[in-house]
Amino acid sequence: MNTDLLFFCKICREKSRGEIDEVKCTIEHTVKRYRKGEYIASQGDKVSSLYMLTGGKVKTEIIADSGLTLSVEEIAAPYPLASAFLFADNNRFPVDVIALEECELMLVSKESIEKQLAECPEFLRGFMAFIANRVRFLSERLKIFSQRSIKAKMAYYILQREKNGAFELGRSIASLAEYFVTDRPSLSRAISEMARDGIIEFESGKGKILAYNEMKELLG
Amino acid sequence: MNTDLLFFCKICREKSRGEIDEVKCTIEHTVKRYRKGEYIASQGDKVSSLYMLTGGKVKTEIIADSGLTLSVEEIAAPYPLASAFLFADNNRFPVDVIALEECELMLVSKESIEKQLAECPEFLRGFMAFIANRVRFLSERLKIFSQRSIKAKMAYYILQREKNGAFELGRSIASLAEYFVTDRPSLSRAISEMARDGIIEFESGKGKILAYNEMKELLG
DNA sequence: TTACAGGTGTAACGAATGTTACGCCTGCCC
DNA sequence: GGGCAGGCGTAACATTCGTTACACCTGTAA
Repeated sequence: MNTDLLFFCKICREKSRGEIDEVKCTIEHTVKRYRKGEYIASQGDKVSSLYMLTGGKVKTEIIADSGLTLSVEEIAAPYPLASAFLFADNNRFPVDVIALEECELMLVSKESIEKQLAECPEFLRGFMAFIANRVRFLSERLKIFSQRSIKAKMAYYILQREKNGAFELGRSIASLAEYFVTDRPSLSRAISEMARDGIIEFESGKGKILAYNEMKELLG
Repeated sequence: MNTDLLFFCKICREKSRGEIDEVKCTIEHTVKRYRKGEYIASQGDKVSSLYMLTGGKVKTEIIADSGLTLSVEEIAAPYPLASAFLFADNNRFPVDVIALEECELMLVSKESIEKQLAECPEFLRGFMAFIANRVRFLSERLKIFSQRSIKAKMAYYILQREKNGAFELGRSIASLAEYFVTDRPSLSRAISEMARDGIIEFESGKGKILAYNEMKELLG
């Protein structure tokens, strides 16, 4: 039994290998290995097992019929691939999954996962927490995107973390620009203009809100 | 036992009330009613129960410390409120929830939900499917947004549904513009320009891809 | 027929953003 | 000190987008 695989189960993660043997968190699974460049899954493949990446790194790509690559994302172990899709109505991989290096995958059938969810409360909580946190992350991201202009995104971001009129970015301007899917100079300019217009005060990561009303007008 | 409440359990949804009484999908719950304008939950409240909206309509609002409303969304029964947050690490309401009319809520404790998930396989599948579908929807939305320009969004959207070089929008240009969070004339112009430049052919909802390479250059 | 609503194409202008290039600081290493 | 990399501000110009306004078409109801 590979303890690395028990990604979802806090009890299993926090106990020693010896202790785990006494816990009933045992999951039927098979292990597969892939070499660099191999396809682990292809877009459209049915997801009938949980694909737990337990070693190595993979990239995901969306390929249209025409063969154009649309987008790429890297995922490192340990991480479950397409864990949400296992239970979705359209349970197919939305992307191609390709090994970037020697990889180890743990495959667990949907039935085994359901069994484990029913039998091990900690596994259930771990699994639910993982998906729930993903929903939370995606929702938050989407709310930012639904603000059209950079200043609106910025205003939204600030208002979410203000405390008595003061706020901290909590990250560099460069990374915030990336978070907004814009460019650093554009964000920098937006902040400068908000400061010039007396809406905020800002210096080295910290700031204050000076004009709530104008802040409000920036939002969608 | 209110059958409307068994949103997540297909067995319960598909059987008659008489049959359901024989099924073991019984969930401990309490019912609450709210009048128009009442707060059902406030931002920051701990989510320790599932809030199943079983009657009426609510709106959700994000309010910053300063009191500015950030965004609004309407939800109609039957629908679970913040179902993902129940299991998230930061299990707090991200928004205020306000009754838009006479509302009925079914509250089920996290413990009861966990018990039900463990005991009733159909409930487990239904609950997981709901959250999984939400992840899928949000992911898809986010991929569109991560394409910067309107043409890039359009190219992405087309490539996702092309078949042998042909595609159908599947919806009106106006609604697609809304989906992209842009304006109708802007999208209309983008499509016109793509056609003018010989990248696609398009008329009344259907089209063909003429230049794959230029299509590729539009993507992020 | 007329009137009207809904969906669409298009033009024109101003506003917002992308892009590139440059300079300033700070901290770190040699 | 000198050199260098990273994070940042800023300017200037090109591109894209938002906005408004208008015209056209279709189907439908009066």
